[in-house]
Amino acid sequence: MQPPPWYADIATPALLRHARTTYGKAMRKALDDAGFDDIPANGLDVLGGLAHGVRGVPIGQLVHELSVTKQAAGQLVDTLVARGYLERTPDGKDRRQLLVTLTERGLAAAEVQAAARETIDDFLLDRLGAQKVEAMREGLAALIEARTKDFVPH
Amino acid sequence: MQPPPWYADIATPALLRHARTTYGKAMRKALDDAGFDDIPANGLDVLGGLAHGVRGVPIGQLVHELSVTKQAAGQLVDTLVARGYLERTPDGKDRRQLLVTLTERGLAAAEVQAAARETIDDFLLDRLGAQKVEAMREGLAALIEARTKDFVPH
DNA sequence: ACTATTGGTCAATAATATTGACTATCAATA
DNA sequence: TATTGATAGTCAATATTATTGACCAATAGT
Repeated sequence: MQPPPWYADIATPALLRHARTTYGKAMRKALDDAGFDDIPANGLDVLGGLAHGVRGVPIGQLVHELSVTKQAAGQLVDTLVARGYLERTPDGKDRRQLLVTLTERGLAAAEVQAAARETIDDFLLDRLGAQKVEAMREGLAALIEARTKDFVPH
Repeated sequence: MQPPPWYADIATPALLRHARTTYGKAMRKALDDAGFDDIPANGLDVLGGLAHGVRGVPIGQLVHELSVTKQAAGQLVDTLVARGYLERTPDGKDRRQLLVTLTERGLAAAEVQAAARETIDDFLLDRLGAQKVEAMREGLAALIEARTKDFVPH
């Protein structure tokens, strides 16, 4: 009979928080070391979402990704624009909509951040194997899908 | 050949954030519905950590759990005390240390919160099975352990 | 054309976190 | 035991981040 693992009686939300902190700290340190030391807290999630070949996202999408009001998202974008990471460019299709895109500097930061993320990803892969990593991601995805259920408000 | 799942190119930190939000929204709604509608954001993590028979934790532990300064943790505790959820009680062993414990009201809230958490846990278990849930939690634990590595600052 | 909806801003305020300076207790040792 | 250093926490001031409320422009659906 196995002894219970150390995390046996830590609730899943707490595990999620700490796991996310691991990525957060690693990415933050990499960015700081590379001179990108003026990125606000939620900025990492914005850059992360823009990282790979995404050409631009509307503010409204950030609102969903960050689960904040659109004013807060707008303010965050303001800061990131002021610090040279992002640009607002109008979308041709719908002239209400402003797309947020990476500047040169923003792209450089996003790449540093992505590299740090991959360091952790690789550690995990090495530690657990592809099978379990995939199971973890599947579990996380299932939790996200739970939000469409009626016991979780949108 | 399987089509890639919808979350295939969402980075793990983003998955973690959204998964945590699922728990957060569900617990928040349950608390609101039960009349506990004045709990600050990080308060859920405090109550969650105190939930099951834990008799009291020092502020310093909250600092680690929340990854904030001790001042921020102290301020959060102030608010929770003012609103009747927590008490500060001196620890006999070490008179510098103040233990944070649940009041009656705090315990009631913690129970509502735990029930909401379990609803999500059950959903996940039903959806994925015990095996995969355990794999997910193991993955999260491995990520947390990664913080002892030198590529993640403490 | 009219109305409702969507995407976003501006301004003011509230909530939350940080930096800096400080007190009290404890632990180790000379 | 006096002294030094580390630990646990507070107080005060400020900075940062998020929310509420009021608004405008463009689009979508009659």
